[in-house]
Amino acid sequence: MRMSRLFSQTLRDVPGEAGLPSHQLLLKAGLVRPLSAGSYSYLPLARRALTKIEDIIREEMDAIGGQEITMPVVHPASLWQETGRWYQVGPEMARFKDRAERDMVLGMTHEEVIADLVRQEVRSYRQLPCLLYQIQTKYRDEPRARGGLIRVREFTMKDSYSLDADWEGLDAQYRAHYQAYFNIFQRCHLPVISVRSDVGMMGGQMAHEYMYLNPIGEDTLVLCDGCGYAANRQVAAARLPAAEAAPPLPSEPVATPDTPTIEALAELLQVPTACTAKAVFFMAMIAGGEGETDRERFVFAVVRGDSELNETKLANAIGARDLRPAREEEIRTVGAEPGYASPVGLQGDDLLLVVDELIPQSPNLVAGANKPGYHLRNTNYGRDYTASHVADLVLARDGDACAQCGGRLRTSRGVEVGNIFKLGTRYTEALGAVFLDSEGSSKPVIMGSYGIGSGRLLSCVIEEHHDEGGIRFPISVAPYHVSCVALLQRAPEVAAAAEKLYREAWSQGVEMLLDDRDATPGVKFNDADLIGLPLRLTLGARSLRQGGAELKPRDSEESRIVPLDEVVATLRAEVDRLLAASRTRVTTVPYVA
RNA sequence: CGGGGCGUAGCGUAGCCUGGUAGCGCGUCGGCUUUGGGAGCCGAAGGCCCCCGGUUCAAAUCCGGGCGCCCCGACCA
Repeated sequence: MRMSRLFSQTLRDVPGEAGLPSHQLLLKAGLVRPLSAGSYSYLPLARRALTKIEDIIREEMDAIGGQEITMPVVHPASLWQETGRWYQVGPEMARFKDRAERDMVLGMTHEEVIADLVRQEVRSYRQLPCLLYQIQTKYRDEPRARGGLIRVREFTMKDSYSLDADWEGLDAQYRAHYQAYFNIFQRCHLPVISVRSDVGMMGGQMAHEYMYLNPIGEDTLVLCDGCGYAANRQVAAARLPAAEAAPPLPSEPVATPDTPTIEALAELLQVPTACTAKAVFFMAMIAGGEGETDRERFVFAVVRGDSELNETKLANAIGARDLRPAREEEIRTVGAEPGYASPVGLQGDDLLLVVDELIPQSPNLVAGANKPGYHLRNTNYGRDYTASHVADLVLARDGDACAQCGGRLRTSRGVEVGNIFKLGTRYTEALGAVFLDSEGSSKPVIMGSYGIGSGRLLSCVIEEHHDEGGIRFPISVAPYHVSCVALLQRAPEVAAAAEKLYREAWSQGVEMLLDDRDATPGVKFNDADLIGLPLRLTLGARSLRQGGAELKPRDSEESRIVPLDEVVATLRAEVDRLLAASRTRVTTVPYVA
């Protein structure tokens, strides 16, 4: 491509809306342009980079047996009604009616369509295992788009779906993805870690997320340097100090004026916060079964005073699809007193009492008395009250002890660039996607689903690889291999030489972006740095006098003069060297369940 | 959906408080000069000052409503 013809224009000033470096550079270097909040047009440079990324993804998917397909973006609502997600998923799914007034959805993921394909195509265990994937547009009506391409409404995703006859097969395909994803990110020069994650609306048994560690990330991760434990904070486990065993003492009320917080209470009574019970209240939407309507229930959750509640864990423990903080009047209707609430003596049919697993092991806790200004000493789980659910509800915090090894946990922020889910039979059972096994009995196909957002991956690569001057594209992702800065002025022979090199380069597979514009050297050098191709070739009167063209890598200050008749061979060798080095980045990563 | 900020030429912005001629820089177009790190001079084009309504002799400016964008939070396969 000749820059005089390139549709993208670089900007001198960055639009004020851009905050993150990657967002600024995507705009400034002319890779993307916004259409509205969270939707972008990808201009030629971005399109080429995305194609490189997608081709890497294709290679790795094909290498584990994937077959590429394309499924529709618009789905009939009936399919989503069959699996129930029509009712479970909130407004992030875009819905509309077609001309016949039929409900339709814009696909935000494709489990339903895959399961529908499976029920049409798969008859026998002989057709399994199978792996299908597509690279295609997804639409999610995000409540808040942000960060340029980090979080958008419309995006391109590689989504793959594994189909198996048995759980061992699912495990094998899951593990294959686990490594293939590392290969993909490594080949894109993006450092990532895998963490255990919540299954969220996907359902299923197990999930990992691939995280690019960076403060711009929207997820908080909990990491242990001691044993390598890594989890999204939504599911992370921590080991809190066990309570000392003690015989249960008789419970007694105690006057505790002005102590609506655990800290004030512990201070007044001179007890550690670990000897208190903390109550938190929610209204939970519990999804109804088929034909049933959803039911809103009051949730009274209890954690030890020295811990914080993890809402994701709570929602999972009770099977809630939505949690919101309860209002004061709702708290009072179950007989509880905000600030002095007690799990002892609650009433109400729709009440769910949920306690953290440390509560039954912690004797003689101070809890509220459901009376303003009073608490109860020596409440004991089992004697004074029992819960409908006992589960780990604790939010892991920086500095807590690792549940696996006791080491010190630390937290870090990360951007989720990929995820893998063991789905099981949730969708195939709902849609009747069954096969006949070797004994002739009918069984639902076992599924996994696996996603990578290519646009988010591109912006993370730029976030990771840039400097004050602009982007520093890794060779594997770069839209072109080399920028040729042709300083045409005062040297007619430069134009001719540049044109000849340009043709030869492309004939040898060297992707050259030729800056043939009528612009000053400063403009051309700055744009070359901004766009950030891995190699820069400068051709001007000065370099010709020195015997050829100047070759300089984007990430180095070292340059050298290459004779004109060796330039293309040198570029070809240099590109091959960089590509080879890029491939050696791929290493096997131990699977951590 | 809560909190905050911002909408003025393609981009960056001044003017708004205290109502009265829309201004600057960059970019764009033409001309001459210049040419290895965002050149100089001369000339030109380009504005529903986000929209609707109100106050006023007069609104970019004040008031009300709406929309859009950004940031923080809630949310997020």
